Amino acid sequence: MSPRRVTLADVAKIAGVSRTTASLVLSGRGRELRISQDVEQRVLKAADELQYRPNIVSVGLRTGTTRTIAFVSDTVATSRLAGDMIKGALEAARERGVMLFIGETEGDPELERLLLHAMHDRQVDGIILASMFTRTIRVPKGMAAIPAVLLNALPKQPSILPAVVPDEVEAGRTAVRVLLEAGHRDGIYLIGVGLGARDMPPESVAAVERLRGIREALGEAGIKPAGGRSCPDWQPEYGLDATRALLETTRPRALICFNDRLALGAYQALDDFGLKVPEDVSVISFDDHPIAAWMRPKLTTVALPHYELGRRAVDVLFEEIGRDKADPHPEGAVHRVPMPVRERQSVTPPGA
Amino acid sequence: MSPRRVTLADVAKIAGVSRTTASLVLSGRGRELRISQDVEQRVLKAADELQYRPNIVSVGLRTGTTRTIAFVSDTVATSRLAGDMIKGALEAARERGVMLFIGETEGDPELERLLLHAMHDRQVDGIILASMFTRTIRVPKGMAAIPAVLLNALPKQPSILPAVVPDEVEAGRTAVRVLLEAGHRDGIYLIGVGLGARDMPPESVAAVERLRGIREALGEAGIKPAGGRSCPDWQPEYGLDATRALLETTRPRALICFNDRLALGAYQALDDFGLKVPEDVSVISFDDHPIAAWMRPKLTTVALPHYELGRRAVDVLFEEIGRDKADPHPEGAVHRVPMPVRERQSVTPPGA
DNA sequence: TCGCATTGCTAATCCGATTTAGCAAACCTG
DNA sequence: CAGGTTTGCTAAATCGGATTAGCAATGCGA
Repeated sequence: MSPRRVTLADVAKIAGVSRTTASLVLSGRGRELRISQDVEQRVLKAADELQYRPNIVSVGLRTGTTRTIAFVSDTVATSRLAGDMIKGALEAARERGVMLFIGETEGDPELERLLLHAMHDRQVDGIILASMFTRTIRVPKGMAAIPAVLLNALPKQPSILPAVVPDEVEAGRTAVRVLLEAGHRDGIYLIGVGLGARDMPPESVAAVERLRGIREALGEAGIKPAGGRSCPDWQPEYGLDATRALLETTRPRALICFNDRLALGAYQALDDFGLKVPEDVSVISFDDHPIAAWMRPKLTTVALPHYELGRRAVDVLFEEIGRDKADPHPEGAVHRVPMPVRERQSVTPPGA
Repeated sequence: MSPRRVTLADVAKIAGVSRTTASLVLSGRGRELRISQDVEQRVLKAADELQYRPNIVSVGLRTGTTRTIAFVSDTVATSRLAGDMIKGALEAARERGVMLFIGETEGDPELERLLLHAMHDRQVDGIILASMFTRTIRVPKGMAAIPAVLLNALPKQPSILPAVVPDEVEAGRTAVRVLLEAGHRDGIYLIGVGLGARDMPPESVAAVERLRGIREALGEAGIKPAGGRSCPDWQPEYGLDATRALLETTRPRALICFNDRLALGAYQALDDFGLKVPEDVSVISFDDHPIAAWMRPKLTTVALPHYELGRRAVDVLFEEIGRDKADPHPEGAVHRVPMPVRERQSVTPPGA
């Protein structure tokens, strides 16, 4: 027997004015439309006493704006890593008084279609299309009908949609900089990608861009990577295999692992060969996966800024929403979010 | 310049009928209201051609039902563990064609109030109030206005709200059963809670109930735990300390760690003392935290069924929604979800 | 052939707000 | 003091559906 919600009509009746007047006052347009102080006060008082809150569904129907955005991802909501992305989006949304719908497509285009329809049907003000790991995606058609942003993804074909992605190239440079600053110049090996252009997952933006950053930064210091080992998948066991294979032929001074799981395998291989991190071999990695802080010694790694990515996506989305439709806007801009390094214990000067 | 959405009026016009008729046909009530086959076909055809989809905002305003539920948690969305809870809820919701709002209160009652208001304002059909770890919570007032379910939480005061929680008592029994089946009877120690009633976080449902299950199951086998060490917090370092302290005085045959992080510390302490898992000491734990599968040897643990919890919460919520208001319903039922054991490599027969 | 029931459909209202158009009273102005 | 402005507020339309009440045409029995 829930008491009926208080409506604008109730407020108007108590205040002894019309619904129009009440609406005007409560939307702050009372002044500009010359509502008297007296009436204004009465309406405000009534609204306060009745604890009036506008029904957003109704407002949505009338104005078309629901103060609601959609966060549609392949599977982001469930992975711890990327859960932070949601958190960032959530907080940025809350600051704007906006609610967040979430949906997971599980990579299924049909599901994605249904989900986007469902969001449309609910008149969301905007859509964030997120990917669990950075990659290029085919933008579903019909995305142009509503403001939208790609998160952790780049459009496969040119698109007007803006994108928010981690700055992987700069991350590669950062990893190198950390090693350089520690004094490393020789015996720097890569685990995860080979030095040839082959053997690199082309869909993986991370692989390509991290490598580019690494090459550039090393090049600027007049250095080349001493070698690299590709891995079929960036999982610990492959990191283990690749590092073992490497250690059978040489003694590296530093390892740049392309992600933390590879680093976990690398640690193990180094241990098998009786090599200590970081005294014998420094290790730097990417992602800042939770295990990085569990590892011993704690892993120095260039972090994927998930939280910040989520926030930025919302910021950019609201720029889109606020943009004048007529505004001639360039093709979807790519916003790159810096990847901060988490300096821990796995890098030390060579021979320290 | 997005083309205006197709409305029911458009369909009606194309089909050459009134909006009423179109509505009747499309809501499946055409038959019962004697709409002719001919007209029915015309409406269906028009709707199909125009790709008509009803505007849920409008339906929401008229009927009061938005096919939308809220998932409000303290911080569940961001922790990997509990992210699975969302996933479960998400999938169960999708199967019903329902969308999920998410919100995080960060444990702030004021934020929680605002969030619940915002959900009300959007006319959600129901609310799931979730906690990141199992505990008792004070049910915010105003929760009775809308169907709601407590997830991973029990009401501090008696409440009409149903609750969905993991079956921790049974989990305790399960842990014991695994050890018993492996042949353990002696030297079973507890890491995380002492044997006395003191030193146990009383808010932690897990601690109390797991211990109860353990005691019961051991008791039924005529056994008592050989000892136990409480920890100020269930973190690896305390698990390490507690286990070290234990090992200084005795040699356990099996450890029941109250969660996986404690087990991580215990592993380390055992290693420090030159004891091997599981040959020298079997270890069983709770939670199935991601690290459990990373540990070596892989940790046998009784899993928190996050995914299933999320699903159940939605199921129970829809029972609430479907329940006739007049239906005299008992006080909020507590639904206990079984905690399955993940048998891995850390338990073996004693002396194996 | 009149009266009543049935068939098949539609007009009008409602949900709860916003917004447009407009009205009555007070106020100027020449 | 007629005619135009300004002031201060409200009636009515609108958003897109669901729902209630009702109407015209046909069928049927007497």
